[in-house]
Amino acid sequence: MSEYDHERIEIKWQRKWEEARCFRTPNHSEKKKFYNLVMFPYPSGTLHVGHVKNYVLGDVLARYKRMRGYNVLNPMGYDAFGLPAENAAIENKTHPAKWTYHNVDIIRNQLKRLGMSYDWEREIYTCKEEYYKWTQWLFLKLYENGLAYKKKAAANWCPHCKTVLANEQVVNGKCERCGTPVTIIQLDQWFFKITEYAERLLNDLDKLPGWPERVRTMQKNWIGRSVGAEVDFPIKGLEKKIRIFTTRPDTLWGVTFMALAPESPLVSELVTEERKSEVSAFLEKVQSEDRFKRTSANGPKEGIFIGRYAINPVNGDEIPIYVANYVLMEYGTGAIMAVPGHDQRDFDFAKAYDLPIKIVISPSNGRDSLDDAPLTAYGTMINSGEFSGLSGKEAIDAVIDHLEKKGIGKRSVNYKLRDWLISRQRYWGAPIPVVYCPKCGIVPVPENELPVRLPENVDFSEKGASPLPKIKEFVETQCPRCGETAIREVDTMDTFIDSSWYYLRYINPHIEDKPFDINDVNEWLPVDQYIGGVEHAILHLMYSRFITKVLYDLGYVNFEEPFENLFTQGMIYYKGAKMSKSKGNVISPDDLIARYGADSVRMYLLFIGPPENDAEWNDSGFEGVHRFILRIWRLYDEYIPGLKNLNTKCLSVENLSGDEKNLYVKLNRITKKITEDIERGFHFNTAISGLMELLNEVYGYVQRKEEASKDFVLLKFILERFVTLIYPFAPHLGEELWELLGNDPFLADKSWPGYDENVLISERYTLPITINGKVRDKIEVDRNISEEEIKRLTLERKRIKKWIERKRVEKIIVVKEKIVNIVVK
RNA sequence: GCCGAGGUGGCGGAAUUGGCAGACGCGUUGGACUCAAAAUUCAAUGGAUCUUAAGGUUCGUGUGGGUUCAAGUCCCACCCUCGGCACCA
Repeated sequence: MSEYDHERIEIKWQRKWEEARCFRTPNHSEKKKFYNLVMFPYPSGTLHVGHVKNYVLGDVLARYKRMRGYNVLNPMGYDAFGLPAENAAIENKTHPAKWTYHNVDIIRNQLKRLGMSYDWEREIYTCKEEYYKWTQWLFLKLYENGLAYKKKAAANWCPHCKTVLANEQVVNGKCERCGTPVTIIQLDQWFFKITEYAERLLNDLDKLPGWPERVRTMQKNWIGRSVGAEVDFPIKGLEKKIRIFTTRPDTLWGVTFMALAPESPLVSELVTEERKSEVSAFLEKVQSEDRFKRTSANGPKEGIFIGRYAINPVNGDEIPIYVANYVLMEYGTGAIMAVPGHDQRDFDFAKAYDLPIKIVISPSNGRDSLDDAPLTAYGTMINSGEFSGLSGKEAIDAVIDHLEKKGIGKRSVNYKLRDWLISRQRYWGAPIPVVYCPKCGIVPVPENELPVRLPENVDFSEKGASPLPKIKEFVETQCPRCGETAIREVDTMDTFIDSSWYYLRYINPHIEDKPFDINDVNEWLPVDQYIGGVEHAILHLMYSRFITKVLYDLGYVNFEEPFENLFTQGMIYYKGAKMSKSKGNVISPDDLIARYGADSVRMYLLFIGPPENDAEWNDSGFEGVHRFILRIWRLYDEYIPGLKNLNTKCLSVENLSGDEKNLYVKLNRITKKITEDIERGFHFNTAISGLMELLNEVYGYVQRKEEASKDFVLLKFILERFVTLIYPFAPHLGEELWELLGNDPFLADKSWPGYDENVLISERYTLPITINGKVRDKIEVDRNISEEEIKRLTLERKRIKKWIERKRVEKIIVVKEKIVNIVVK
C-alpha cells in the first residue's frame, strides 16, 4: 500500500504542465474563446487563504471550460504600483521596486504551488516601464479629448498617506487604505471627467444582467442621479440671482427662506455691511469643525442670516437668505430653496431659528398639523395659485413647464458622482506625462517620448514626502513645444488607473508599439467571467467601465462594457474577524500545502460554503475534506493493480443489472448534478458533496460485493470518470490517478464527461403517499402506470386504510413521479 | 432613515419549477480492527413522546396571519442579523 505523497504528486504535475505548456493560450484558435479573469493581486506580502479562495474559484472555472472545449484565456499579473511599497521602502530603507518584486516572487510561487492554470507567458506588472508607458498613453488620450483637466479644488487629504484621495477612496470620512481621518485642502489637481459619463455608466448597468444585483445597486447609489429643476431667485435690491436645484418644484410655493453653503462665493458677495462680522465669525466656526461630522446626517443644523432677502419668482414672497452648515457646495449649485413644510432638514432648521413653515402639499393621510415632522411625501398641491389641485409627476411637470416658459428655471439632472481626482503626491506610481512651460503653459508629453520614466535612484530618507520633486534631473526638462526650460509634473497617477485597463493588456502583453492590438482585443473582450471581491464594487469596477467607454468613444475598442459576467466572492473569516496581518489571524496556505497538499486546500476552500458568502475557516472542516482525499487515494491504491490492464471499452451498459446498474445510474446522476452545479453558477460546494456521495457509493459497492462477483470493468470505468470529475477541483490528484489507471496524460486535455439521460429514467420509482399533506406510506410503481391504477393501489394499502377508515375521502391528488395526496375529513 | 441580501439540527450547509425538510461534511454515540491507542472502517444521529421490540405518534425552516390538496419555497404584517448609502436639496 502506498502513501498519498501529495508533495511528490503535486510538484510532478506542476512541472509536467509547465513543460508541456498545457495552459498557453494562442490568441487565435478554432475553438470558441472564454476570457476568464480573476482580479489581480496587489503584491503587499504573501497570500493568505482568503485571497487564495479567489484564485481557486477562477481556476476551477478555467479548467472546466477548457475541458468543455473552449480556448480559455486565464492570465495573471500584479497591480504593482502603490503606496504600501513606498511606505515599506521608507521603513526598511530599501527601494519600492525591490520590495515589490520580492513580494511578487513569493506570490507567484504560491500561485504555482497551488496548481493555478495560468498562461504565465502573459504575466504583467503595472509598475514596469513597458506597462506604465501605456498608462501614460491613456492619460494623454483623455487629455487630448478634454477628459483630463487640472483645477484647484478642495480635495481629501490623508495626512498619514500624505496624498490626496478620490471621493471613492474616502469611507466614512476616513482613508480607505489606512483609516486615518481625511482633511480638506486646496490643491491644484488633475481630474478625469467621469461625470461626463454618469448617465451612461448608470444606464448601461441594465445591460449587465450577469452582474450581482448588489453591485449594480451600489453603483447606482454612488452615481446618485436625481431629476428636478434649476430655479433662479432674484435678490431684493440687487441685480443678482441665486440659482438653486430642487427635485421638488411642486413645493416652490412653500419656500420660506434660502440657504447658501458656507463655501459659496455668494456669501461674501451678498452679505450686508451690518451682518458682515457675525457672518464671517460663523464661517470661521464652520471651517474649524470636522468636515465629515458637519456634512453627515443628523448633525445639528446651524446657520446665520446674511441680511439680504430673495424674491420667490412664482409668488413674489420676500424670503430671508441664510448661510447654513448643511448645504453642500459640491452638490447642485451650492444654494437651496428651503421648504420646511416638506423637507426634514429645512424643517429642523426652521424650528431651530423660528422661521415660518408653509404647507403647500395637502396632507393625504389625515394629518393636519406639522408640529413634529414635515410632510415629505408627494401629494396634491395647495396654496399654490393656479397649480393647486395638481399632484405627483403631473404637478412637477406643469411647474417646470411654467418655469421654462417664464424663463426663471429649467429642467435639470444632478449626480452625486464627482470627477475622478487622479493626482497623487507619491513616488511609486506612473508619472503624469505633463510639463509646465512658463511660455506655453500645460504641455502634454508627446506620445513618442513616452514613457516618462520614474527615476530609480531615489532617496527615501525624508519621511513621508514624495522624493520626486527633489530630483533635479526629473523635474527640470525642456518644453516639448518650444524647447525652453520647463518643469515636469511631479505627481503620479492614482493606481486605480493602472488597474482600469489591465484586462486589455493581457491580450498582447508584450506588444511594444501600442497598448494592445485592436483586433485581438475586440476578439477576446468582453471578459466572459470576472471574479473578485465585492470591495471593488464601486472603485475599480466603475473606473474600468469608465475607461472602457472612453476607449470605445475614441474607437479603440468595439465594446462598451468590459466585464460581461461578474462574480463577487465572500471573504474568509478566522476567529470571528476578517483575516489581516494586523489582527494576527491569517492562515497561510503554505503550511497547509506542506502538510496536506494544494488539492486539499483547494477543495476545502470550495467546500466551505457557497462561494459568494462569507465563511469562517474551520480546522476540523478542513481535515474532513482532507480525509475525503485520503479516502479516494486508498480506494484507488487498493484497486488500481487489478484494474490497470482492463479495457473499459468492453463495458456493455445494456447488460448491467442490480448493484452494477445502480452504481452506473448513480455515476450518471452525479455527473449531471456536478455539471449543472458548475454551469448554474459556482455551486462548487454542492458539486463536491456530489463527489463525496459518489465515492461513498463506490465504497459501498466494493465492500458489499464478494471479490469474485465484482464487475471490475465497470469499476474501472467509474474510477476513470470520477477522476475526470474531480480534476477541476483537485487537478494534481486527478492527473495522478488518471495516469495510474493506465492512461496517457493529460487529463487537462480531455473532455468533460457527458451523461446518459436515459439511464436516469428508471422503470420503477418510489411514490410517497400523503394524507392531508403528511407522508404515511410509500409505494413502488411502474413508470407507465396510470393515475387510476395509482389510486387503486394507494387505497389498497393497509396503512392507508387505517388512516382513512371512518373518514370521508374528499379527493385524491396524483402528481405523477412526485406525490399522491389523499384529502380526508 | 432609504436600498439590498439573509434567518433551516449541536455546527458549516442542502433542498434547482410549490410536492418525502435536513443531501454532503464536521461533531457526538456505538460496533469492528488493535495488547492498547491512533488511524481506518461500518452504523446511528432534528426535538419531544409512545412501545419489550419491530415500529409508531407529534412538533419542527425568525414571529404572527393568509393562499393551496400540499409552503423552507408564494402573499401580507412584523422581529432580528449582515452589507451598502446616508444633511445629495
